[in-house]
Amino acid sequence: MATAASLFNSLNPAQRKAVEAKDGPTLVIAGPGSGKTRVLTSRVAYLLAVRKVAPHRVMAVTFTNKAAKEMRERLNRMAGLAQAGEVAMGTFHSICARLLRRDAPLIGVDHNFAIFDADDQINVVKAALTELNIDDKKYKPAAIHGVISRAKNELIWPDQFRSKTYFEEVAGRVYGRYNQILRANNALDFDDLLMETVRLLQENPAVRERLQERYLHTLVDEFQDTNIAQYVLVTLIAGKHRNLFCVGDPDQSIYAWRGADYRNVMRLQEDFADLNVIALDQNYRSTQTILDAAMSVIRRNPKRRHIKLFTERGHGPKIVVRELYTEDEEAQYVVDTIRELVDQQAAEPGDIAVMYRTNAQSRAVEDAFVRAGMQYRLVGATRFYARKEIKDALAYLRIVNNPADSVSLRRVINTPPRGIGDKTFAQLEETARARGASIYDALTAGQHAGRSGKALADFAGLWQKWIALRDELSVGQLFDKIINASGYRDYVKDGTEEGEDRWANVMELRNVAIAAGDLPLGEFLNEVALVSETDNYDESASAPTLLTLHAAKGLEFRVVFIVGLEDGVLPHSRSLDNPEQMAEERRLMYVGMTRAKDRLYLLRAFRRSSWGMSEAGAPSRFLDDLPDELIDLGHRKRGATGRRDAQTAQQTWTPPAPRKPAPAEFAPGQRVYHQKFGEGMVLRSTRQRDDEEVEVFFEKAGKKRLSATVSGLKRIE
DNA sequence: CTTGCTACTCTTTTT
DNA sequence: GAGTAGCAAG
Repeated sequence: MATAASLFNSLNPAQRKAVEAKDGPTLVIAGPGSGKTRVLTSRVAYLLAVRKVAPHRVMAVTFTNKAAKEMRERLNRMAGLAQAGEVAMGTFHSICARLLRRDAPLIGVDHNFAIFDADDQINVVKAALTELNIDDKKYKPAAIHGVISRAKNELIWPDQFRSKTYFEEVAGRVYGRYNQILRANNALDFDDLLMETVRLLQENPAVRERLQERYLHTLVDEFQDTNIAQYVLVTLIAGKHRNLFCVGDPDQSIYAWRGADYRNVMRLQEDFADLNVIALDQNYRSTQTILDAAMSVIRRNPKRRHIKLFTERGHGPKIVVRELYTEDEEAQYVVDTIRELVDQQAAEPGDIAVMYRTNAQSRAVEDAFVRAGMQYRLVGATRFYARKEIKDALAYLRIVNNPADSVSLRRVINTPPRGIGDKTFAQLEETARARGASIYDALTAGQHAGRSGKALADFAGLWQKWIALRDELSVGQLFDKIINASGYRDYVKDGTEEGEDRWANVMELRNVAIAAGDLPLGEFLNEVALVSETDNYDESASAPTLLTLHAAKGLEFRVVFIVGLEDGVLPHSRSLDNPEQMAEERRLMYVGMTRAKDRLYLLRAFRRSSWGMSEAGAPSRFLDDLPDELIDLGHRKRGATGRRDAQTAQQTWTPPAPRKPAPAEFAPGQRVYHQKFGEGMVLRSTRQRDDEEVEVFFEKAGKKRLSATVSGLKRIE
């Protein structure tokens, strides 16, 4: 068992300085692999063990539940810190949910409020659009929701919302209605958890003061990823004692798209003039080669403080940069290389990760693993709690916990089919509205006529019975009851193989429900709503991990493959014309590279198929930033790797079996028509195996590189 | 009301 | 290429 003392002894001087910082606001700027999490944990241990701060007076906010859990486990393992369990630890969202539960009526919801996830939120936007007679073709629910979410992250209420564009003006109207629908459902969305907590504290001095008094120390991990709402929240909580201890790295800020504002780091310096800033630049993870390469990429971002990361780990192998022909060959290269590394005992399968920009890229990699008969672990992608059967099962529990939740009701009232269709449901809603009653009251109190009458009455009976049992049964018992009585079990187990898979998922959820023990239903649902996918990541399993670059944050692996190093993939195409977003892509690349301890592979495919079409992409601009001496290009010469442009790369590519070349169909200057991009002019064309690679400038879509056969490009004579 | 078919959009990244 | 929304027939 570790002791607090031995923990402190293993720290370097800079880390120690941070851990033992005197009271007051402190910001630790910590580069990748510098023991950031360790510093945060040690700080908590230090406060409890040395400074004798009572554990319940410490709040530690982490980015994922997993990080919180890890910290708690570490503290619990330490001698003399048995009461570490009392430290308030969790994500912003989970901490807010806890605070709100207590004072829910003050913000206009019941104690058993529901938390609406991304799916539910989109459904609410759709409902609002329908009510306001707005065309959801023209105003995409997801885009509207994006505007609303951004506003909420910046603490802008519907009546304060100011629009700059017509689109925003529409979104602003939807925002108001959206919030009304949420409250009618006795529900909050993710963003509300933060925003309403801030409002609760700002408008209720008694609540605020109680909280401010209680938390003597507030610690925040991954500070660069906080948004405005979160920033205001922590400064409120730490407002009295001012012992705010933040740890972060602006270079690893990769969540601007969901409202994170790394300028919070600057804001902190303005708001706390006595801020104590400590920098940690020694790296304990990667080889110097990897660090130098990562720095060469991040260095090109403007407006950043220049730090030099160093390690005592030595240089290690060069970074392997390879170009493969397609994404399938790229994936095959990954699998082959992993096999070699494992054979040579250079790494265990569990030490290896494959990272990509978008979840869609995982498929090619997965296929290669399956073909090779190799085990792998996939993080994210088909998120467990996003599965239909899981959402259905949870929706049953949700309507029992919160009868006002009509979004969940709509999900399950006709699943399995009971003869209650859209029309009947709409009538039910209308009845409720006409009587000014809740949909639950309308369903259970009313006499139902017509064909669907019996079906409605039957469902009402079931629902009432479940609610009556809510406080008597444990979540697990209730779960079993509902799944059987509702007919959902037989609906899922439809005799097919997929049906069995779905049932297995439902049973997995059942295990979670049973593990909840006597936890009240409402709290169980909150917890489930706030778990993230990486929280369930099992580090002990021995197989390579497949994950997005975003999901990789905070993790480390001996060997890292980053695939899809092409302009348009990494950096992503939606970032190419925006310098701010491009800077974020660069940070994402930096995060990915610095996950590697020993070996780093940067791969790209010459052509890649995305939504049916195979297109050649230019090499990622990030590859150009790597110094020659740090990279291993294999047997090919530099310049022939496709780092410069696709054409030189194409010349060095030797097809496995040369086939007779098809005659060139397109010459520069040729007018062409494409089904999606419209009319354009050929800029250049190169033959490619038995296909033709054509670069075309389209009037509407700009410059594109296409395959003549796959794209169905037509000549206009 | 349900089922099954066709047509169409879509890809960042997630608490 | 895949998932879904929308429509037509039973």
